[in-house]
Amino acid sequence: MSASRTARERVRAELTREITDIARGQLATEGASGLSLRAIAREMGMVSSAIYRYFPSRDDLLTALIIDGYNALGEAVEKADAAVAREDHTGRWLAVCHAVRDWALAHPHEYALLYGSPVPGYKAPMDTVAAAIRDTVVYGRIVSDAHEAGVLNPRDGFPAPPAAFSGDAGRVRDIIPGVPDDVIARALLAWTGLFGWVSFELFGQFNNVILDPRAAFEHAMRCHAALLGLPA
Amino acid sequence: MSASRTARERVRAELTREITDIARGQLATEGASGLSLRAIAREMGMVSSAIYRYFPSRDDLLTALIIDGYNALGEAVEKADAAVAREDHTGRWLAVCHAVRDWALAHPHEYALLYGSPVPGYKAPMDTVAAAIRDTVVYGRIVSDAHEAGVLNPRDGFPAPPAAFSGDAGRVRDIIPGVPDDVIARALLAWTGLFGWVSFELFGQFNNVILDPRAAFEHAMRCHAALLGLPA
DNA sequence: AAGAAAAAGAGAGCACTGCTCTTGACGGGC
DNA sequence: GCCCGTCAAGAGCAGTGCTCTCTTTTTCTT
Repeated sequence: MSASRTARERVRAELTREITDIARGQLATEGASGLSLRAIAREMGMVSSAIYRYFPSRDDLLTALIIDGYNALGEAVEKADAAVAREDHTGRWLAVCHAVRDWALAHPHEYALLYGSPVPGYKAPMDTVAAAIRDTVVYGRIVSDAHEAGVLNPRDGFPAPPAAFSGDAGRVRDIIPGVPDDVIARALLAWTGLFGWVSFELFGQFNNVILDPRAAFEHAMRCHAALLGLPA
Repeated sequence: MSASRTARERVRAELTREITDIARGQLATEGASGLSLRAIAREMGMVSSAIYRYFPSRDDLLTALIIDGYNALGEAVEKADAAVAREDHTGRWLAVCHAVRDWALAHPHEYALLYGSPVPGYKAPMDTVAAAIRDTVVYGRIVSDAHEAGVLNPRDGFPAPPAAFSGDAGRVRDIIPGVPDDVIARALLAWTGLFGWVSFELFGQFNNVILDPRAAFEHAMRCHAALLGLPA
């Protein structure tokens, strides 16, 4: 029974995959708003309504693309982190930074889908969150490792986090375990700083100003590492 | 002659304004992709083709909205800065931070238009840049003032900017005049950190994690101030 | 004041879009 | 061998940006 059933299921999986592949291609050339189910169907030699057998709506296709995107970025970050010696926390941080930036530059529209403006009317379903934090989990492990190894400079001269922050810090600690509140706060700073920089570069805020973005980025991330307390 | 000329021109200006107002309303409720010239025309009791007498294309309307947005944000930032004593550089920085965040929270779709994903196929014309840097100019003045007043902590422990950065630093110095390269670098860090944070908060990256965003933001911006070298 | 010129509105139409509904064909489980 | 679920196809709805032509209104010039 399963042999014949899988025959059907296999072609279904195949077509589903082909749809997302073509959609990703459209995303790369036209952007999220240029995603057209009819155009996908045309390219597949299918009639437009047939697509709805595989994705009930445009938003569901979008969800699939978003999850794929988070996973692709997460995997890139995981690989970059794994390629550096585990005790070289600063090197791991920098590797992660470059992995994020390189992936974003290689897939600008996908990055925009993940970290840019939310698509209006689109509500991200819960399925996305697991994929969404893959990169953050890697980052959290680096910070935790560094703290555990005792190499995190206490960085005095910075204000102590207010009492109102402790609740939020606790929730962040699920991802960056075992570190005190002030490290949580600085870790958030570096993480938002990384994506803020990449977004500025990718979304054109640096146009005609930063002409050697890689060098500026590298230095900026080294500064963030220092702020975090990582050794130079 | 000008009296009669202005009669026509006045109604034209009036209608142009009405179009952008309705468009801004659409932007707030539907987002950028929900902008519909036909819906605007309908709301004005006009025929859709008539809109094209005022804006040759959807992109031109978008440009107008973008410029308006930059100006609105710039004005909010200017006001916030002006409300603080000129020598209180840290206070001015925090006021600017909150002005950006408050404006973004009040006009999320407009913020997304300015600092989120670029609209695919849309090429920002040169007219936008003057408006786009209004907020940055205010920020640059704060940093310059603080440096000139000699209150900027040198913040050693941070890596020195590489030689490759000097060219870019020079271009940034047009906006933050009179400060050395390392201050330029840290100023960029704080600025991108501010917008990175606001974008994370607004675009949902903090969902279910940061529940008291204002407190966390305030502390984060104080840390950025410290990184920059501003006195506590 | 009269006529030429410029500007604006109206409406039809083109080529698209997402999405729904119905119809007809195919193929595996009873 | 029937029967029902799965699927493709096609027509159709309501909407989009934009272009074209035609008519009306306003402004400028003589």
